[in-house]
This record gives sequence, C-alpha cells and structure tokens, in this order.
Amino acid sequence: MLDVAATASVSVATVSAVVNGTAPVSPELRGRIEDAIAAIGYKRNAIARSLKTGATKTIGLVIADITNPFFTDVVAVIQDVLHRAGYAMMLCCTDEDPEQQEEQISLLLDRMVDGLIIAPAGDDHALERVLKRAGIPTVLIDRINHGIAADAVVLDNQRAVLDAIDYLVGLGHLRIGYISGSHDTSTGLGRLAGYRGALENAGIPYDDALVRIGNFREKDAYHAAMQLLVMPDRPSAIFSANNLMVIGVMKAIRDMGLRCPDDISVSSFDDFPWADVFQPSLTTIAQPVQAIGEHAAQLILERLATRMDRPPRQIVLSGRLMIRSSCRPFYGADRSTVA
Amino acid sequence: MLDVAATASVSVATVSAVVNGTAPVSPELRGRIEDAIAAIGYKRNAIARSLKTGATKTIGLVIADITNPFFTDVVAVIQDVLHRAGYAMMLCCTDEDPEQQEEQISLLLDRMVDGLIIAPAGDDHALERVLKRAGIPTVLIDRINHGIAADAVVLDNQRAVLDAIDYLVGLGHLRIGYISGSHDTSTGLGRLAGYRGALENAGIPYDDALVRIGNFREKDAYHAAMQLLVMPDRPSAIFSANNLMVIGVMKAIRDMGLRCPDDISVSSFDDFPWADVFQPSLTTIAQPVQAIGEHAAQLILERLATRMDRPPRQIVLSGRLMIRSSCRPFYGADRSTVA
DNA sequence: AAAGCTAATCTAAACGTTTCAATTTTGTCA
DNA sequence: TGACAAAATTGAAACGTTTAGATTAGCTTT
Repeated sequence: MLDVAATASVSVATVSAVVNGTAPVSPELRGRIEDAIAAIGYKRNAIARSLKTGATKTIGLVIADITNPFFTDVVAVIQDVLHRAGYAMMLCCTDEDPEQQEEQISLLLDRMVDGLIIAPAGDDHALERVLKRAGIPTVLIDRINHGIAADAVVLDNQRAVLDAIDYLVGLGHLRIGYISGSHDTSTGLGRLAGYRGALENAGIPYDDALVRIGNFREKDAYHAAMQLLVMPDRPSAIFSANNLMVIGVMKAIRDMGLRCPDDISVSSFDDFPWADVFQPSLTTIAQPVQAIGEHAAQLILERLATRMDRPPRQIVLSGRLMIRSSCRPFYGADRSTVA
Repeated sequence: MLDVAATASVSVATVSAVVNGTAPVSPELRGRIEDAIAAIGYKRNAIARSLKTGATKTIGLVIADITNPFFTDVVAVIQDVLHRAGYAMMLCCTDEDPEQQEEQISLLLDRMVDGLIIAPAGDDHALERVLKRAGIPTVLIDRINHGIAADAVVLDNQRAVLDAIDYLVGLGHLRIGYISGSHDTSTGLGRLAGYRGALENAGIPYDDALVRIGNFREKDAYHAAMQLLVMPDRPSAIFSANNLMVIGVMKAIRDMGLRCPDDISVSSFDDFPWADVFQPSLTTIAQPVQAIGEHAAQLILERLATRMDRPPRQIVLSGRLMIRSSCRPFYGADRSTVA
C-alpha cells in the first residue's frame, strides 16, 4: 500500500480511502491510485486489516463429523450464504469428543474468528465457560447445550421421533428396539424422549432392554443392534436415532441372516438422497437441512451486523416422516418368526 | 502482552521469549511471567503474530462439493493430520465452477493461508495464473490441471475404469453405456480413456451414442441416463464416472420401470459405506481416501516445513474394484429383454 | 581488580493496515 | 479581495506481536 501511495504520489490514507471507499476522494487522485494499484498488482493484506479493525471476516464452524451427510448438507448451505456475505469459513470436527471440541474451539479463537457456529458435543460446563470467555457471537445448531444462552436452530426431535414410533405402533409393532445417540446431547435425549412418549401414548410399557446406546456411530450401533437381535424375543422393529447408526443396524441384520423388512422393520432419523432407489427403501425422518443452514447463517450474520444484544433466539424446526418400504405391518410373534 | 509484561515487570520481549520458548529466560522471570499470564488470562493474538511472521498456520482447501462423500472422506483425514500439525483449515466449495473457484481462492489468498490444497474445477489457464501469482505451496488432489507444476495426489483413473469395464465385458456386455464427468477435468478425461481402452482391448467398436456427459452431478446424470435408456437398443450395462451420478442413473432406471441388475447392470466410480447392505449392491471402484488425504496433507506440510523447491512430486494411487451384485452376466439381446 | 566472556534482558523498529485529527485546497459570499 | 466554510488530503498514532541489536549482569581469567 505504501508502494501504491508512492507510485501515485499520494498518502497511504488516501489509498486506504479509495480501496475501502470510506472517504470522498477527487476523481483525479482516484484515477491515479487505481492505475497504480493495477500496475503494481496490489492486494490488500487482510491480516493487517484484521489486526487494526479487530474483525477477520471469518467464522468458525464446529461439527461432530464431516463424514456425516446431515452435517455436510447443513455446512454446504451455511458456507454458501456466508460466502455471499463476504465471510470465509473455518471448519473443525470434534468427533463427538468434548476434549477435542475444546481444542478446536481454541484453535478458532486463536485465529480470531468473528463468530462461531457449533453443534456441541457433550454437555459439561466447559463449553459454556469457553464461550463466555470468548465473548463472540455464537449460534448452536442441531443440539443445544444446557446452560448456554445463545442463538440456536434445532429440530423438534421429540415430536419427530414420536411420529415415527407412532407409525410403527400403528403398524402393529409392540416391541420396538431403539438405538440411541449419546445421552449427553440434547438430540440424543430429545429423540429418546420421543420414543418413550410414543410408547406411553400407546400404553406400551417401556422396556429398558430394548434401548441400546449407539453414540451416533455406525460401529457402536452395529454392536447395539446385535444385542437386540440375539434376544430370545427380539424386537419386530428397530428405530435408529441417526443416519450413521442405521447403516450399522442394517449390517447387523444382514450378519444375523435376517432380512428387512421381511424379518424386521427398520426406521431412522435423517434422510438419504438415495433412500428411494435402493432396497430396503428406508422410512426416515428428513431434517430440513436447507432451512437449518440458512437460519444458522442468518442468525450469526445478524448478530455480527448489529452488535446489539437482543435476547438469544431459538428456532425450532420440524422433521418430516418419509414413509417408504422398510417397515411392514406386524401381526404377532407367530407370523413374524415364520416370515 | 504488554499487560502481562507490566504485571510481571519485565519487557514484552521477555514475555514473548517465554510464550514462544525462543530464548532462554531465568527460572525466576519465567515464573513471574507465567503467573502473570495465568492471572490475566492472556492469550496470544494470532493475527498480530501472523502479521509479523507472515505465516497464518492455516491452509486453504478447495473442493468441488462438500456434499460429495468422496471429498468429505478425504477432507476428514486431511483435517485430522493438519490439525495434529497445528494447522487450521479453511474450506471452500467451487460447485465445479471455475469462476467460483477463482473467487474462493482469492478469498483464501486474502486471508493469507500458508498453503492450498485444491481439487481443481475446469482446465483453463486462469488457475495456473492465479497460483503462480499467489506463490504459496499448493497440492492438487483428485484432479490435475494442465500446465500447473505442483505436487499432486491422484488416482490412476484410466486403469481403474479399464478394470471395471473389463469386468463388464467379461460378463458378456457389449453395449455399455458410459455417464461421463466433465471433460475439462483430468478425472473426467482419464476415466473416459479407461472406458475406451477397455473397449479397444476387447475389440468392441466405440459408439459415441453410448457416452453421455453427466458433469459429475446427479441431476445431469439422470437426464444422461434417460437418453441412454430410451434408445431402441439400449445398453445392457451402464457405468457412471462418479458416486453422485450413479444415484441419478438409478433414479432414471427406476423411473423407466426397469430393475437393476435384472434389466440392466450398473457400476460406478467411488464406493459407498452402505453399498453392501442395500440392494442392488453396487459394484464400484473404491478410492483409497485415507491414503489420498494423508499424502496430500503430508505433501503440503513438507513444502511448508522446508521451503526448498524440489521438483513437484506426483503421487499416483490405485483404485480397487469392489465386485458386488449390481452387474449380471449378459447372454444376448433375446434373454435380456425378457428378464 | 580490570578485562573479557557469556547469558539474560531490554529497547525499539518493524509487519500493513485504519482512522482521528490536523492541514491544505477549493469554493462561496459579502 | 478577503474571510470563512466545506471538501479533500495528509501525518502519524495505533493494532499486538516478533526480533535484531544493544545493554546489563554475572562469571571467569589473568
């Protein structure tokens, strides 16, 4: 910039003025400066700028697992609207581990991101503490964390699962296995609550033996499903609390020599783009990923634009049950064992 | 840092020395400084540091589509090893559009990333120019761009597709449809070359009508596949040049009221984690995503560490044909139309 | 005890911007 | 023409680090 100023024989202040359009400058100087910029090939140094202005025009995104299509769908739309607003995005994955999460957030904070969008892992008070100290706009997505007063966009998980289980009950299923997510996430808990609620509504007693924790991971879910499948009176249907886990469930079913939906019905949270071209065609709960991403990005941009602190806003969206062919009516134990 | 220096009554230089461990400092001062740091809750400002040192400890990652499982798998491992080395990652998507690509790279360059990992879109000379001017370590992944002399890690696409088509030919298929990726990417071209090579080896004449461009996108591939399926003498097998497109192909097959593999065989580039639990169980070419990610990260880290400019290194890995059940032997037109 | 070393510490100048306050230029009006 | 206001331009001080090079302190050596 000094070079530009020199070649155009003006002061750096004037160059800055034309580069940023922050002050009026005569057409003549503007011309000289623009020529100089073109001649030198000058590009403003965003680091120096950030140091002075205190804003990096970058926001940090912390999710559990970039390999999970749900997250990537959401990330894609967030990235899109953020980029349109001139913001870059730094992406970190926690692998569902609160320790890694703290480390990653620290990495982002070091680099002075202007804001944070987080799908929190775990529910201890560490995150709360870290965020309070960071003091930058934060929006929680997918999950909310106890005690953190921040903008958030989440799903009505309980309602969504309740509908899905309701559907299974309506099909005649009484023993419904449930592969649960981590119980220290709001999603894990909310979805489980939906399961319990649906059973209660239907007057079916809750059986602890039917719910197994899969930690939102395929591998854990595989073992969890196995435990369900070897039971003498195995469930006639299994619901999986997310997309990764349902793959594990399907593998367990295959490895036990069973077939879906003939021998056992399966349903899960999160939809797949390929769900209706492969068999069994899974009945799932589709999340409005587009809306989630847009709202999240919008919320943070809003906070960033107006530093006013209106009370945190929490946006709750609804899932949609996509009924396909992975669930069959169930008429009782005798027929089911024959299949 | 001045605050810390003040409370410990030492100079900022000494504080810097203990924070970075760059110079010996007596145990006494070190103690005082560490106490002061703890008391104040001081955290070093990475922006200021970057301004001075010229390094941001951040590398930019530019891919076509974060929604594509192949890319996310690779990104996940890159992120992992980069993070282990103290680097953060800024992620951008080009949506296969060279213009967006230029914009995104500019965004990253503005923020002074130390290095770039790119899966290039298009093959004009714009990218070459931009990278030359940027003058930072760059490694190309998945695709290489004509004229760019940079480290790269790619697949032997030609060989991989050749094997897959070979397999189809071995099954008796003579009319094999091919849904191609963009012809201005090295992957699109390389894979197509594999197709042609296999036909040539088998003495099957190349028929232009059987190859349709799907641009690596599901939607485009759907229409491309449709064109193939409405042909009076439609192909008995279709190969799709990537994962996104094969979904489009399957949808087209379904919408035409056909079944795979009964009416038509299907195979594609890129594997799916769920491929062997859903029907049809796709025969695919699995890419070594772990190795791709590790090599890419390693290459850039190496360049970053030793500024020496050894000639660009190009790592070529091999795909693996995963034979499943989406391809059937083909005995001739008469049997195939009956199915 | 003075000189000469070494090790520890400090001073101050960068890095490339932004921005406030001060200065110069231009224009208007009496 | 001079006075004054408005507009355009500039000087210089930040922002929070790092890092030469200067300085000081603490030893040894003769």
